[in-house]
Amino acid sequence: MARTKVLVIEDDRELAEVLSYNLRQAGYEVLLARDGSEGLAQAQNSAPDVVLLDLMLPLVDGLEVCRRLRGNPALREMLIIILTARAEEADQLVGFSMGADDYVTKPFSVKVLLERIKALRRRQQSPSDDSDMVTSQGISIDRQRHRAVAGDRALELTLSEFKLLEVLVRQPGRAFSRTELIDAALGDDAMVLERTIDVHIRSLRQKLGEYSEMIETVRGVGYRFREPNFSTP
Amino acid sequence: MARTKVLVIEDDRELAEVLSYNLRQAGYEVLLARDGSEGLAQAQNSAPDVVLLDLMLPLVDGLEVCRRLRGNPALREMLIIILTARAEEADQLVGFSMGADDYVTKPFSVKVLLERIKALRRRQQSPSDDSDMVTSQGISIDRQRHRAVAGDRALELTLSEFKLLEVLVRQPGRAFSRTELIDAALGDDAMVLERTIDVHIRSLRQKLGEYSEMIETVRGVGYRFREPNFSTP
DNA sequence: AGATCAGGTAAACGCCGCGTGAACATTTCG
DNA sequence: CGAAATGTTCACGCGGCGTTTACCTGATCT
Repeated sequence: MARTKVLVIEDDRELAEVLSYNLRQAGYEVLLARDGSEGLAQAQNSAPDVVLLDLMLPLVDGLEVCRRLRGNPALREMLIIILTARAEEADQLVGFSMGADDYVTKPFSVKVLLERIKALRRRQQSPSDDSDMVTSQGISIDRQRHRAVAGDRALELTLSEFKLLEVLVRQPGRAFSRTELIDAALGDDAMVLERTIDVHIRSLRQKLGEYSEMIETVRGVGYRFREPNFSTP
Repeated sequence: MARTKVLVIEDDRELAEVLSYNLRQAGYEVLLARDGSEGLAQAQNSAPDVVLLDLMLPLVDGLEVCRRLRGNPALREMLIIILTARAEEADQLVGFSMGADDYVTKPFSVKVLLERIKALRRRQQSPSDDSDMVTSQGISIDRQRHRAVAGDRALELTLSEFKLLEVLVRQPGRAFSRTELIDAALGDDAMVLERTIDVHIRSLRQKLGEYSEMIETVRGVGYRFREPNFSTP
């Protein structure tokens, strides 16, 4: 997956610096905006994954920013975390009703903030994430570059193998019937015997090497990509 | 979707009452547990969507509860919100690292808590989340992943065993004749002796281990999955 | 208590699903 | 056009799964 992009909308220069530094340290890509309208523009331009939003902003109020962001369908998936000095309960309620995902009152610990981001992000990762990169269990697939990697080794896959692996990795744990795999990977109109899938799976497993066990056989059903936290002795 | 189920694990009787009342008012279905082990048991039995978890609990510590809940593959979608009197930063960090989704310090406003739940739930709803999972009495079945779990242990079932268990768990308390089970689980056209079901039931019970009693024999009729709140001494 | 019947248990066996290697067909590319 | 790579089909063998069979255990009724 590409690096997580965080947009910080904060007019307090010093706080912005602190946040920016710590976020970068934590491996995030950071964008800064000093007021509401700049923040809205940046958000639309660069589609960040997370927005840290101060409520007291010049030009455009923070809540208004929040509302406008949520109103943009293209930014639906974005996380919005409100930062504010006001601990009033009423403010929090308004914030949430505007579609904020979290509400943190100043002063706050940067570490805790980072953990909150992480917790929210973990939730956010949905199977139908149709971004161009998919990673699971040490295997990643880059649709744009048409590249697949197992561990630190690049895989040389044929087109069918690539598509097949992609379908499986996109939804780890989900079991696919051979017919589903044919439709999804080779095209709905591919008139092909089901056993064809077996053969592709076979060559895939060969090329996966030590990662071959990541593709599990579900007897009587089809195949499945191994999902985390499942012990299969 | 069915109503959202919230499990409150809290030993303070009064607070539990307040939460319960407000949650019900807000349209949630509420379950209560007064200590950690009861909480774990309830969670496994009824697979709630959200868990409100006090940290200071008798018998089993809240953090331990959190860790165990996250370790259960059948409960991965569940939201965990920690409630605590301790506002220490270190606690929060530990909480998040245990997989909690949010961390709320007492005293807190119930309204704000409700909004937090709503915000998290909104995030949680993934578009392609039609994984029809069924859970009852600590046994859950995931048709999409083709996986079954008893308590916190994954079951390795054959296809017939899986289908059979699914039929039973889908309607706890309902008694099925052997013929019905053959039709429903093995296909209407399966020409098979009724005793075949007995054999599958047997291996199922073996694999279920301590949960074997969940499949009840109805003499002269067939089999039945145990129904909640029916004490059979 | 004994007869009778329903369900539990263990083992035997045949078939089917899957893996595998190779042959055949198709596309790509020099 | 020929060669190499890719995709598909076929044939075979193994192992596991489902079914049957036979026998045992325990419940129910008179």
